[in-house]
Amino acid sequence: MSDRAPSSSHDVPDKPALEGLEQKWAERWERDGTYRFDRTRARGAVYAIDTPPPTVSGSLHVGHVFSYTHTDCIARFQRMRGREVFYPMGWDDNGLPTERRVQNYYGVRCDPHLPYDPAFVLPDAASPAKTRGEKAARQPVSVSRPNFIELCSRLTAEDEKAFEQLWRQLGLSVDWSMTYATIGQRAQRVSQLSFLRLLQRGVVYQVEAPTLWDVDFRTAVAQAELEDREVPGAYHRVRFARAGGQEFVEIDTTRPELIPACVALVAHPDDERFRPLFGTEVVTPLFGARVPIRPHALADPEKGTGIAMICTFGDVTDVTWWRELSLPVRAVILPNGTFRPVAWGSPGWESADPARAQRHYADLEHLSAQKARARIVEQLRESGDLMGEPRPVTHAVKFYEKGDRPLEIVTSRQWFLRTLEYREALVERGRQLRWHPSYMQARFENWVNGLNGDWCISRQRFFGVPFPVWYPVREDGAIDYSRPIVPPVERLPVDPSTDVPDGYRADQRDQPGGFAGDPDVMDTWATSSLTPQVAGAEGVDDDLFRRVFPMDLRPQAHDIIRTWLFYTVLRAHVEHDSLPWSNAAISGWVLDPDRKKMSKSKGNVVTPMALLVEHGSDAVRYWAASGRPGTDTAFDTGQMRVGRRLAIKLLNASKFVLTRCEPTGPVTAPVDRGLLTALAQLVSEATADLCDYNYARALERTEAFFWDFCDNYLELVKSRRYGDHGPDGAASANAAMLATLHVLLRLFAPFLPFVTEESWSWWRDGSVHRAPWPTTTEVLEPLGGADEHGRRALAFATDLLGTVRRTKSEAQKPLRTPVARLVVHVDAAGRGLLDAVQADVAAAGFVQRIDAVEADAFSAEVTLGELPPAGQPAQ
RNA sequence: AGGCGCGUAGCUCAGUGGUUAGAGCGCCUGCUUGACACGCAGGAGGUCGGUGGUUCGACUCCACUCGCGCCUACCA
Repeated sequence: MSDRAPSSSHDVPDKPALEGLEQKWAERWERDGTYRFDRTRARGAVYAIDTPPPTVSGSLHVGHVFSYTHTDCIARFQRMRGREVFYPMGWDDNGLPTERRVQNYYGVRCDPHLPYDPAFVLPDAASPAKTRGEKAARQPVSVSRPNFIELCSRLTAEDEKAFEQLWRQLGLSVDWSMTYATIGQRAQRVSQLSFLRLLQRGVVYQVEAPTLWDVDFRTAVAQAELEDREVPGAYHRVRFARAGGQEFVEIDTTRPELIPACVALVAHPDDERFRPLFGTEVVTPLFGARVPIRPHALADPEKGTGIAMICTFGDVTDVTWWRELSLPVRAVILPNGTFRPVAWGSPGWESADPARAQRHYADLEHLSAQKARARIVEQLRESGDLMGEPRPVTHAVKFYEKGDRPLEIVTSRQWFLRTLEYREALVERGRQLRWHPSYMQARFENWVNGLNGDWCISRQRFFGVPFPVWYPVREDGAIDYSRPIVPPVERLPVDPSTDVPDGYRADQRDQPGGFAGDPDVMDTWATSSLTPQVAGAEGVDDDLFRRVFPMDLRPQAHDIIRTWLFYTVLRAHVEHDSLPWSNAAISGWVLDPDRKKMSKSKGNVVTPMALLVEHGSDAVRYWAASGRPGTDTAFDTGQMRVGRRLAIKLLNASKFVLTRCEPTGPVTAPVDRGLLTALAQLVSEATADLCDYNYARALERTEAFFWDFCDNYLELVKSRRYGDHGPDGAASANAAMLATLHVLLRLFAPFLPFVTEESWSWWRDGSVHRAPWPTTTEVLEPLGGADEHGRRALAFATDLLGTVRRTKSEAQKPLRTPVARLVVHVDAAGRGLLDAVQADVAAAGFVQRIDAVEADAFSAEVTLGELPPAGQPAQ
């Protein structure tokens, strides 16, 4: 690109305006490939960003605009600094949110047992249900898993278009030829490849064990997806008869419905009250099962009666007790959350009175936990085993974050990825990572140290990456999970529910002697934790991958440090023995004016597109970029208005600088040299801020400089630059103004990409976004170095002009009011400064005469009015 | 209960071991100055959450404390 020298014939519009700039430049950037990634560049020259793939089944909200703007500011800065920026966009279309949206949108339900129907058409000519009534009235249509997945893909493709349009309007400098989807073929291949590698190394394993389970979604969930919710409950004091029959042990429980699942009582080993009972047995009320009383350090003497009932399984502590005390299993809750049928008296369900146990249990069968609880309380009351009345409490209960009912613990076969054994190594990885802001590292460490199990990566869902595994079916029809059949890597990705393993025929599916596909899909995070590998196309385009991995930046919000960030670090650690990126920039949330997190559920979301249209993209970006890293920021249209004014001001100031900017020449005037000296410092500080990911501070500094430049410097030199004081003074002023504009447009470019590009286009070739980032050398070289005298001169002139303006303002006179006389009290040094600036001050302040008076302290007196005719004293 | 963060002008937020603590918005008062009324100039407004301590000097460092937010833990 040729750096066209500024000339007096610029294409400056008469009335510069913001309207239409977004479309104009978005199209132009696309046409010119301004943000195209040059994949011939070596790793060292590349700056790679692990862009968060937004969930396409949700809608974009202001929070997205906020945080993606931050990343874009960094991307644009790095690009201008000469790094080749790898800035792809991903779409997160994997997982439950998409499933739910597809179910509702098309009125279908996935039935994995149905065969694929290649000729499938939607019942209502593919029209989504229009109204709520229509939706409710229509029975969901059952479709096969492949058909269901096709519908998911169809809907997400539409969503992605809308997202891309918004991002372009916002001005994200993404290379739109490099997008990926978390359910796309590449993501599936990368995920399955990684899975098979880890399976071979034993880092992933399969086990049948008690697992956190959501009874509505009927799937396992991981620790990271839990959240506690305060819900009302009640303590029920229940008595267990000791073996003799006359003495009782009382326990407190909030889940009396699990008494049939009780396998032991437990108390603290040092608790004197219960020590004599350890090793003895009690009988469960209603069901007459004999259970031991055992000691365990986790039992809290302060809670309840100090002795607790262990059930299989009421909570995660039950699992610990059950495991560590080697207790038997008496599971009562089915995957759908209801009580399963049980034959009392059969092995494992022994009872002192099987008929009575059966009678009581029959009432509970097929009930949900909540209903069973009410029923059993009645039974306990009748039997006299309920001591007093239930005492209501509010307590924290674990929920799946997307779920509506408390989690249960259900025994099932699941895939796990080893996590616990890497805990210390992961803490160390967290310390190697550069966090912005730095304190976010504590959250990571906090989470890693609190891990209490391996990562359950299998989900009993449909729309996700399937496990690339089949199992032999034995001659007796049982599935042999111990000998999984895996495909060769060339076949990946595979869907074992439709694909057939090598050496088998399709008709052997689920047949004795045949094979069965693994029915589960991976946790969405199991794919999302590979975004660097997916975006970099590991195993698909390894040349690209080597140029971008490990990446430079992971931008994301703080609420998913424990999931996305943590899992990504884990995967890179186990597979690449490295960090996935060197920096993590953590953005805050957007809060509504009531300081609550903005979210769809609260109904306080503003549509981003409407915002961009109303205020202009640069204005919205200005607001976003003002939010400091990691800090929650209030949604504030006032800030957007400020941003809009800034953008307009930039256009107008550019117009002023570029109109009649001849002649130019050496920068000789002290005020002009002072401006450039201050500008050099701004460049230095803003650059350091941006290098440190402190975009907000860089913007703040640049903005403050710019307003000062407009309000003081430009006013001071206006007259001179038009030639009122001769050609040399004009040349100096014009050269300084042009140099400053040239720098300011580039300093603002990462934040306000549209107006800066517009102004740049009036007098420069190429895109400002590919122009080199300004340097202090570039600014100071024509001066022969920093000019501190000039700097003081500019400050002094600004000060004097301020005094003159204040006097007029206080006198409520127009600023054009002439000043008959300005008396300036200065010391010797001040005298030198005054000489340097007085012509500019006089012109800008309409001062007719300036007199210097020698004094120790500076002061100035302003006399308004016309200078009296010659010959008369001024006073 | 532990961890992290925050508490500065009516609002949104900067700030730093050192002279009278800053910006923008809002408010008030003026002003159509040869880029801009989507503008310009000016003004009022704060004992920097509280208490102690270190220091010649604290909004800044330390301790304690209060309030708010988030993360983690808390189901007997």
